[in-house]
Amino acid sequence: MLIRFHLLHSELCKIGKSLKRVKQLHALLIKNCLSEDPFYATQIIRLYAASGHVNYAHHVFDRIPTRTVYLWNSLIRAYAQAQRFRNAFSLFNNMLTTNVRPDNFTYACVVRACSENFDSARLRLVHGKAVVSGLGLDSICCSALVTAYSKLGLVNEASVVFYGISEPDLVLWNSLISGYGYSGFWDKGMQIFNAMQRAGKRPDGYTIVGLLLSVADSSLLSIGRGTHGLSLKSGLDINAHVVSLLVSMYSRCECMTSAYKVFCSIFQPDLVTWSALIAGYSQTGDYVRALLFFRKLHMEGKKADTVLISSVLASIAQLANVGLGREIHGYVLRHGLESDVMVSSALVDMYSKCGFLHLGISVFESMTKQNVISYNSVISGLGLHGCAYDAFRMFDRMLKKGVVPDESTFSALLCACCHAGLVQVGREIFMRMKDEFGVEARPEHYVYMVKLLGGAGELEEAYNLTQSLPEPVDKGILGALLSCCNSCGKSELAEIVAQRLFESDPDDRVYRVMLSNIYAGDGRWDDVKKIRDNITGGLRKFPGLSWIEGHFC
DNA sequence: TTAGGGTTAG
Repeated sequence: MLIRFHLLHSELCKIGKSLKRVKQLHALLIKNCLSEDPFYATQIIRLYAASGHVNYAHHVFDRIPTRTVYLWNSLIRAYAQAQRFRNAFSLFNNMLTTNVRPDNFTYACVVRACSENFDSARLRLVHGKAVVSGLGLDSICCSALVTAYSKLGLVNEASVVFYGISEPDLVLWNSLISGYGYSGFWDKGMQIFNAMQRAGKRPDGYTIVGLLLSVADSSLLSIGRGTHGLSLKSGLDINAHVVSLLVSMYSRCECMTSAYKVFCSIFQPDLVTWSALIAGYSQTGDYVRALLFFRKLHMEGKKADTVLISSVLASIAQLANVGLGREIHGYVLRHGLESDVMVSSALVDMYSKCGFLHLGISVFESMTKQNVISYNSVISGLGLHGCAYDAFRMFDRMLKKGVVPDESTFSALLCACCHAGLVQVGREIFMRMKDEFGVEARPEHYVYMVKLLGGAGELEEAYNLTQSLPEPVDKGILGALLSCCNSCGKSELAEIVAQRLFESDPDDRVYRVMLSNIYAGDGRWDDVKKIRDNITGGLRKFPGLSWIEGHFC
């Protein structure tokens, strides 16, 4: 038996993710009468799960008469990793009815599944069960809880779990630092980091990543640079996760020179780091360089994945270069990536933004499975092309198919209303968004509503809408209102709105120029001069430049 | 007798 174990164990280690090999090994176990042994069954379940075949894994599980906690955990984890959360939860509930007690790994796995399924109610319930079973202070269970609460935006509850532990280990410290990182509380993350150092714990790659997560924009660049320095000092600057996060952090801070320097500092950047750099160029508006690096990646013989392709397609959409888009579409087809919903939706978006709506719709219709992202892409495309009623028909089709709309769906519909000037339809969908679908209006929804109402001359209603919002009102919403005042020539209201904008951002020049244009329209040249004199720092307008790319048959 | 793995990136 021992010889057989060693033989099989070496097989298990090198088998990889090939279903054929897993099946071969499973057959070997059956032949050796070992397939019902809980240890081997656990291994086979893991291998089937790794090859993406959870159903086979469940089949193995069903045939085992004596189920150990390892066996239960392996199948629960298999379902959770396959994002089949309902199966994972029902298996966990079944486990509770047996005499096998869930251990700290079971709870850690179920807790993570709760957060990935955005289920805070269940998370609290599972947390309660863990406490009752005496695992409320277990470090494995607690680090999973801290992460789960943080990812659900409940960072205060995460900190309560953390402070319940008298001597947190490094993973637990990292979990809370990352928790504050996701939530954007860089100062609290730093406090915890300092406390961790005082407790004698040395940072690792996870710690650095946790700190970098909170660097959201250029206002926190000094924090980002400090953390970068820390990674150099600790020798963690070659950690793959740290490197990619440094690249994306500098990209968020719009410091592409630093991002590129980090990228060049490592010997063989992985695909995520390449993507971070390409997405960085794309997000900072340097679409040409984004595509240049995509080509470079291709020339180095690396294969782009679905995330990278979607990011590149977004760049192409902004450049409105359908020729390049078609090239990438060819790449997608050649590499069998068209079945991915994210890629197909990016193709729909690219074609419609390049002006080829019919090609976007044809990609959409050829998709085997459409989800909320793909519906949003096609609704947005229809709206951008002025086909508002078709956009609403698509929305109805989405509802009939049981796809639940999200914030972006309503942005796309409101945008469609703006393009077509459908004021009443826009009012109705804005109401339905909250009342019928429980989606809270975000600043972009208010921007569309203000544009829609203001564009139709309903400035008073638009103004009242902004007045109904709690302070401080988002700059974009007030800016949209000011822009409407400009087109309607309402200088009195423009002054009120502009005043509110100047109060929140005294240095902003865009809105001052807008107000000066409104005064100019009224012939109030003294006021124009006053504003222009007020704009200091040598504001200079460069001549506009644009081009149109033609495609002729 | 063997064993899982809680925290990280585009």
